[in-house]
Amino acid sequence: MGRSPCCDKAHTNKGAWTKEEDDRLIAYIRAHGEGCWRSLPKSAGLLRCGKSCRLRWINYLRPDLKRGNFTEDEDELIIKLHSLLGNKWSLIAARLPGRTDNEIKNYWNTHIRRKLLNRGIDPMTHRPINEPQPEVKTISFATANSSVVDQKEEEKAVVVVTSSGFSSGKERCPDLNLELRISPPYQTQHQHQHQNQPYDHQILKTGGRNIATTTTTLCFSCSLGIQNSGECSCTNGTSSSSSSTGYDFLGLESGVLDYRSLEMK
DNA sequence: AACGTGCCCAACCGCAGTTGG
DNA sequence: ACCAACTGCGGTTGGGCACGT
Repeated sequence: MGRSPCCDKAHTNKGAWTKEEDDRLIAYIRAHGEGCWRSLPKSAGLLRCGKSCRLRWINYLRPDLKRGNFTEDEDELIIKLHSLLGNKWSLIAARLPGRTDNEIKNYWNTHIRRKLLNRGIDPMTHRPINEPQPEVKTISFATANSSVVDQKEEEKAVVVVTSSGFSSGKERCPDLNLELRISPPYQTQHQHQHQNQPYDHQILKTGGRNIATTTTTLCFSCSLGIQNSGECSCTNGTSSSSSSTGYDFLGLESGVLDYRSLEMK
């Protein structure tokens, strides 16, 4: 039994949006706010699927969207964020005000990938293309009599551990990434000292529901759950500022970026 | 001018995660 | 605990456009 379709496809428009549809959607969201995407098309008098409305609003109609070309700074920020986050476009977009995940994804695939390749850097691993592949240790749970095991099932039972870098996507068990953890702010055993970035009680919105959270100040690396990475600029509260390393990671020290924007939309 | 090719990007699709009944 | 509904995400597609021949 499959999931029921999100909408009645026989009675919904597809393809490019018209000006009138845009106007209806904008007017409805201005009046009622975002959310309830499934019922929105009917309420707004649109012959569109709710997902389509949401996408149109988020990627194109939202008033806070930044239009125009990406700057060199944005390019470099995207590259750095991608090296940390991989293809987590929504997380990357959260660090680029006014940019959408779709926009960044497209930009990555059309511009930055090529740019990195021209630099001789593998856009997936962020390593030099001619550098030897990191050692891969494979732990197989396949039985000795694996000849009877379906190949696909066997592949599911393989854990790939890389010493560093991202999974290439072609590795076996690509959905298991032991290198990177995206986790809620972690601070109980780890003091964070960015006093110039006060962080307070926040409301997170997920799935249209509000969740109250209490958070504290932390650096970007730690916010990503990679406290022990070399990028962490707040370890033990004794580390000197990132400027001491000559590396203002992602502009945090300069206060250009605000951790708050990383919160879930 | 006509055609072919490649690029860009808006939109779609399918799946995963979350929530509430 | 289970399941359906809903939302959000990432990968992919395809129409339109620019450019070269």
